[in-house]
Amino acid sequence: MSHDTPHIPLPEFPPYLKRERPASRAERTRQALLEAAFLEIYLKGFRAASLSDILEVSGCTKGALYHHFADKHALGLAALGDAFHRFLDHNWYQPLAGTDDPVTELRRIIERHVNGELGVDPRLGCPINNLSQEMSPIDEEFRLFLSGVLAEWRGHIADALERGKAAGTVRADVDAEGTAAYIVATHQGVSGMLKTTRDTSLAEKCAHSYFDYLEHLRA
Amino acid sequence: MSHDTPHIPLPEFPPYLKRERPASRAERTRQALLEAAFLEIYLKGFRAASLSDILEVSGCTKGALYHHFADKHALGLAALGDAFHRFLDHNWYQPLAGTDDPVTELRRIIERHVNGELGVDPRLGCPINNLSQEMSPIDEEFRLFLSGVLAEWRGHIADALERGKAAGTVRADVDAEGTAAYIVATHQGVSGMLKTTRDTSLAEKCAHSYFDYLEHLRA
DNA sequence: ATAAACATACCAACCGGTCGGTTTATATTG
DNA sequence: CAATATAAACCGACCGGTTGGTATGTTTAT
Repeated sequence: MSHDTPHIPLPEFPPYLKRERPASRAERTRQALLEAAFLEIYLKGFRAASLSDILEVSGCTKGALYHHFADKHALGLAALGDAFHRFLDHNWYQPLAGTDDPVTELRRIIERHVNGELGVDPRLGCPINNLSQEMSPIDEEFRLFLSGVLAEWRGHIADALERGKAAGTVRADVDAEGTAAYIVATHQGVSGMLKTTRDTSLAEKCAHSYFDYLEHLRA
Repeated sequence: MSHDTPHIPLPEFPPYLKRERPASRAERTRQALLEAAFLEIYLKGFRAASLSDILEVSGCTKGALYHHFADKHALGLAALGDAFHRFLDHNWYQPLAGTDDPVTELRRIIERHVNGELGVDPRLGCPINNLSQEMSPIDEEFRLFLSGVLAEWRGHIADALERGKAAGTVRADVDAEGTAAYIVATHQGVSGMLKTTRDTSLAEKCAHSYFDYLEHLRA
């Protein structure tokens, strides 16, 4: 296997993805399974994610896994839904909800991504995008789930843009929904390109063009 | 298997990916393997691509495969490199090379994508993006290969932008390299989002914002 | 005659999932 | 409070199936 590159280790679990330790033992193993499953799926993708590896990392056994979840699918969807919502809420929804100047806030969010402040390894890319690309064409249940996540994401950005329009910080003729979609898509695209090139100077140039576009939205 | 969605059949092999029938029998089986391998990898991704399926589709056997290629890796890289270059050359490099007004030409190219004129099923997404997302984090050889493809792609766009600057159709202060990177990234992002949402109206709205940005580059 | 081109049987490793049995927690009852 | 009943929680050996890859033999072209 001279071809295989050793999987990039995730140096640290982002703090906003941490959960408070639950009381009951059952709930504790359930959380351990979810956490290990998310990491494994993030690192290898859903199909290549190995249940045995998840069990090893979580310290659980097959019996425990199949007691809590119907199958690999159910485990994956539970783990991802949880992590995605946590991540988006902390890094996008909350910052956007607290401002009437979405352009400035979006710049800050992007900057935090580019600077690697979110605890996400750029070499691994955005987990939402990863799963989207892998699973959408081959599994309708996953596709609908991910489509919902993207819709929610766009919705929060569109809301912020509408508030910006009302507050006079965003041009009145901006189509909030379409712009939100474009913003999410571009974000995914840039982080995807960065994942392959690993060229940080390219990321900065991309961010520059990105900011150009965002500034163009200002009233 | 209630979860599994049947793979989307590729209705027709895009004409510019077709190759003239080679004379020698050995070369014919080689081409058959490359073609089947590309389709299989495009449909399922590299890791999930099954050699037995490739053999079935191509009408070859294991012996023929491992006579022509060292292993699955070599087959995949050969098949992809071939198809990618063919696709990009026909749909991007040639159109861009023939104009000094790259903004207009880029709009046309994007429009052709959105309208599905390129024989690429939007539900399957851009194969370059697919492979990028899947393989970059876990296989250095693939990553370098894909990074090279992306660099070439960006290079052709950057060249066209420079020519536009010289011809006075593009603003002189445009950073050709960074803008090219942004254009490719956004293109990948939009096609990726479309792949999951399957919302054509969303694609049109995205394209509108995309065109907004492109127009912004004009002198 | 000689080597390239192919065919096929076979292999170990791994996969997701199942199943009968054991442990642990909780509710019930004397 | 202790003993017991009952179900939830967990364990791990095992299964059929698939994977990429190999070794050996046969066909085909030169």
